[in-house]
Amino acid sequence: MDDAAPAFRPLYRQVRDALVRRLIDGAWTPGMLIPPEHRLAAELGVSQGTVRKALDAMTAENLLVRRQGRGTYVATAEDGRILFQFFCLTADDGAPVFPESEVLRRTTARATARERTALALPTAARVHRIERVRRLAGRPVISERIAVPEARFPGLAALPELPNNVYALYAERFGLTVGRAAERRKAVAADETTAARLGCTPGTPVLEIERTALSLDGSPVEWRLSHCLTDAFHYAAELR
Amino acid sequence: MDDAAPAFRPLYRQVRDALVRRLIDGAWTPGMLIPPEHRLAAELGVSQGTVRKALDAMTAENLLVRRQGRGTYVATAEDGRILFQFFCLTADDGAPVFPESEVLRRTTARATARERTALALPTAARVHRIERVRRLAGRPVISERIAVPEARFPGLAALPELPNNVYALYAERFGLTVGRAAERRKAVAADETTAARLGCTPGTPVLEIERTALSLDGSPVEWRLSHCLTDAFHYAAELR
DNA sequence: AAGTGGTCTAGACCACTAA
DNA sequence: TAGTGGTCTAGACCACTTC
Repeated sequence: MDDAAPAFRPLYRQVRDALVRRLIDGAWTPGMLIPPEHRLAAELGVSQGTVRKALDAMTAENLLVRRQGRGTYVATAEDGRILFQFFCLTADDGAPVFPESEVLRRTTARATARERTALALPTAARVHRIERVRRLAGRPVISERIAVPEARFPGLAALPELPNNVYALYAERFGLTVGRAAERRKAVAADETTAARLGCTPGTPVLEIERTALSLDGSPVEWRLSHCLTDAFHYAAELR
Repeated sequence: MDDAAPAFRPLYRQVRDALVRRLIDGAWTPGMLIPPEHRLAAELGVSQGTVRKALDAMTAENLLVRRQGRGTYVATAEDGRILFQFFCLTADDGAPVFPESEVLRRTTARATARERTALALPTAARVHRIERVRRLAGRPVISERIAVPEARFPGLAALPELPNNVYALYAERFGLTVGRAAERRKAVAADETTAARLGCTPGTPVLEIERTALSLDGSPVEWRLSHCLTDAFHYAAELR
């Protein structure tokens, strides 16, 4: 039984989908100023109020940034969007911390079964892998492995350097915006490799975060597994 | 410097605040059908569109539930509101799980320094404490200690039984609605007590969740510390 | 002064529920 | 059939930014 049939999509939703399509297709790029409401309304043949409702929805999804008197901009990976939407580790005393990254290994190989499942890849598909350590206040706190489909990131292996914020890289080099992500968190004992990278003893409890990041069209584009030391840091979140 | 000055509050925001006030004061109670938009608009002397915007905001905050053709209801702690807004532990295979609770101890005593800080209580204030184990699929998975100010929950100690969902109890018996909560999560080693309650060995990595729940007026009303076994379960969340 | 988004209004019509 | 929320429109005015 297929319950995916929308049956009826309100106009503002159709407008929203059409505008998201412009982001997916790359017609609108991060940081860009988009046309004013009244222009979009005329273009699409709907009222300004309907366009507004669509833009408000996209703003709520962190896809746009609106500034009174200036205009509406496509969100970039720096608009507070990524760095605190997708990075939630905080010092216990509340001091603001900036993560730095050190890439340890980069490889390209056939995807494992787990990677294929997470990324919805066919058998024999290949992935790029990045292993890195992230430091907070100079101290290694996160060890993570990132896997992305080779097919969606052609030439990633050839890049000489990787930036701290890979989601900004995905957007700028590959025109790919991460819209949302699903996380699974557990407490596990640090294995040998993790312990060595984090400078703790094997068996130390670490927070394991498995994240699948989804593109704007809903397809998985990145799978990462992180292990975090939480003796002096914690994962902060607000439930509402 | 006090930056709390609102300077200008739009009308729909004032309407929203006035209606939230009805929830705080208990004029509107969980499950109740509230007056239709046009009536509220006439009552408050604003347009129906402005009332709608206020009601939509409250719906987004999970305070109201709107049903086309029927009306707008005050959310209850069962409206999917609590059980999956505030309970995020899931089986790894994705099977739906229902938590059951077994209360182990209930005490009333002077608040510790940590409890006073979390609950913004004066020196010498007293708290009720509840210690319980929660089971998923029959297996003990969460050990937690809950602390609430005695002053806001008079007679809590005298209640013969405590329900599985304490937020529903807070609402029904004490007219207190939890609007949001802040969480801090860590990975720690299970201590003796936790290990005994969860049926694991001391030192096992467990997910520690420290939660402060806030009332609708923003004041802290509950502080809890939970320790979760995550060998067959995980804490699930969506980032967007 | 001109242009943008933000707020507020008034009213029409649609979709759903209940009696 | 009557009453509810849901959608859509058109237009007025306000607040902010830029020139």
